[in-house]
Order: sequence, then C-alpha cells, then structure tokens
Amino acid sequence: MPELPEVETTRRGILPHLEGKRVKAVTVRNSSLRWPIPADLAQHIQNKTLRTIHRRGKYLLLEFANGHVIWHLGMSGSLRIIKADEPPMVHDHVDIAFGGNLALRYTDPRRFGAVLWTNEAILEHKLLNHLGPEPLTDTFNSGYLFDKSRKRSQSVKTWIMDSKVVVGVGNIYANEALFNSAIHPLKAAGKLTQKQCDIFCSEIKSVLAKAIEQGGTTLKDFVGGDGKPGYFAQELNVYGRGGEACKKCRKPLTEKKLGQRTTVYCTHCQK
DNA sequence: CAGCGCCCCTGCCCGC
DNA sequence: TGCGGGCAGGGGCGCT
Repeated sequence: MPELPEVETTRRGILPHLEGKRVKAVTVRNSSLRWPIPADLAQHIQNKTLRTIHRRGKYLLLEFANGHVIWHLGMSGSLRIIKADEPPMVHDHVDIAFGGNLALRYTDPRRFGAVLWTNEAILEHKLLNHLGPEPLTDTFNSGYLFDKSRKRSQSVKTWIMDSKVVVGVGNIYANEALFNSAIHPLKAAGKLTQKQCDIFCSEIKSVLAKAIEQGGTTLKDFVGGDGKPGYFAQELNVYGRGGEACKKCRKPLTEKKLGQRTTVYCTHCQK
C-alpha cells in the first residue's frame, strides 16, 4: 500500500488526533517485524507526550522529548486512529494508547514494516543518514539529477528508485514518471540529457504531488465500495497495463522485470 | 564501491 | 471447490 503519498497522507491523517497527547500504554502483540520491535519501547514513551510527526522518505518519525519512534510501513502496513477498546484483528500488531480513549493502531499482514526507537539525533540514525533529498523540495532539481547521474551505468529506473538518489520514488511512480517523461527505463542513468533530467524531475514531482492531493488512493482502494475506481485506476498510464495499448501511440506496452520489479513501458514512445 | 539479487511474510488471483 | 504457483506498492544487506 504505502508509497510516499500514502505515507504522507497517513501522517496528515493521524497527526491532528495525536499531537500533544500523552502515551498511556503500548501493546505489542507481535514484535516480529522486519527487525524486532525493541522490548523497551514502552518504557521509553510511556507517559511521554507526542510532540509531532515528521516524515523522511517513507519513514514516519514520532517525536517525543526524549527521542523518536521510527516507523516504516513496509509493503503492507497501515496506521490508523481507533477507539482504544476496539478489539484487534489478526494482523493488528501494535497499539499505542493515548489519552481520550484514542489509540494508534498498526496493521501489517506481511510484516515488512519496522518500529524502532532512537534517542540519537534523528537524522543521524543509520536508516536515515544516507538518504537523498525529498522529491518535493527544491534541493531535488534537474541540475542535481543531471550531476548525480553522470557516469552511472545503472538503468535509470533502478537508479531513480535508489533512496540514496532521491527518496520516495517507488515502483509505481518510477514507471509512471518515466513514461510521462518519454524516457526508456533501461536507459543508463548517465546517458540522460540535461533536457531529459529537466522533464524527468518535473514529472516525478508532479506525479507525487498529484497523488498526495488525491489522498494517496491506492491500487486496491475503491471509493465507497460502489466499484468506483480510485486514483490509480483512472490516472495510471503504464503501471499494471502491460500488453495493453499505450495511451499515446496505441502500440502494446512492454512488461518485464528489472531488478525484480515489474517494469512497464512503451518501446515506441520512450527512448 | 557501484550495482545487482536475495530475502523477510501473508494474501490474493489465476489456471488447472 | 481446492490447491499450487506466481506475484505484490520496500529496502537493507551481503556479495561480486
């Protein structure tokens, strides 16, 4: 579920309910996520006030006076606000109960997510200190893309999905941004022209911004349940459309694996 | 050291 | 209807 727009939507959705609230209890039903949830998580945040929630890439950072909870949703994780007494379902692994009978509940069937504690300067944490710029800020610009890509032989698609280059460009958006930029995903990153970097940078920003505006609607979410498609079904140009007609030239879209990720593109439109 | 694969895990969909 | 195989939106890590 979570690409950057979903993570940002989650942050914006839960923050107003939790900001300034005190942690009453921590319940961990299954600590076996990507890394074990630290056994002493509760003692760090019990009775502490949640100051705010930051986002860095796809990591959510819950700020307390004495440190941060680092939270990653992996492939299938989600966070939502519940009434503290709502009975847990099978994959509801963590609850953090706050005052006012509210709790933050973490659900993650595949358990690729992570919940960690750190009291070091947050951006110096090992998981965060190597990360590239945020795609929606000015430090991510076409000059940066061009300079950073010089001499890189790696395909532009796997390169742009590397969080050291830029954070938050997942498989869906990499496919989409490349199509929208008319760039072939297998092109060596170092062979991008300045002009292509201009367009690519702009398309990455616009597809992410648009998805955030749409509330990060995901592939399998449907509005209301009346079968009305959400953001992706309407807006995706290539992802999930292998073999179907290119929306520009009507030739069939090519689908192949690149770095174990499904890659969809138009050999006619993308060079 | 850049770059490539592996792997963590469950759910779902498809074909037989 | 049941079941096996393949695939899924991430990303750290160990190899070459």
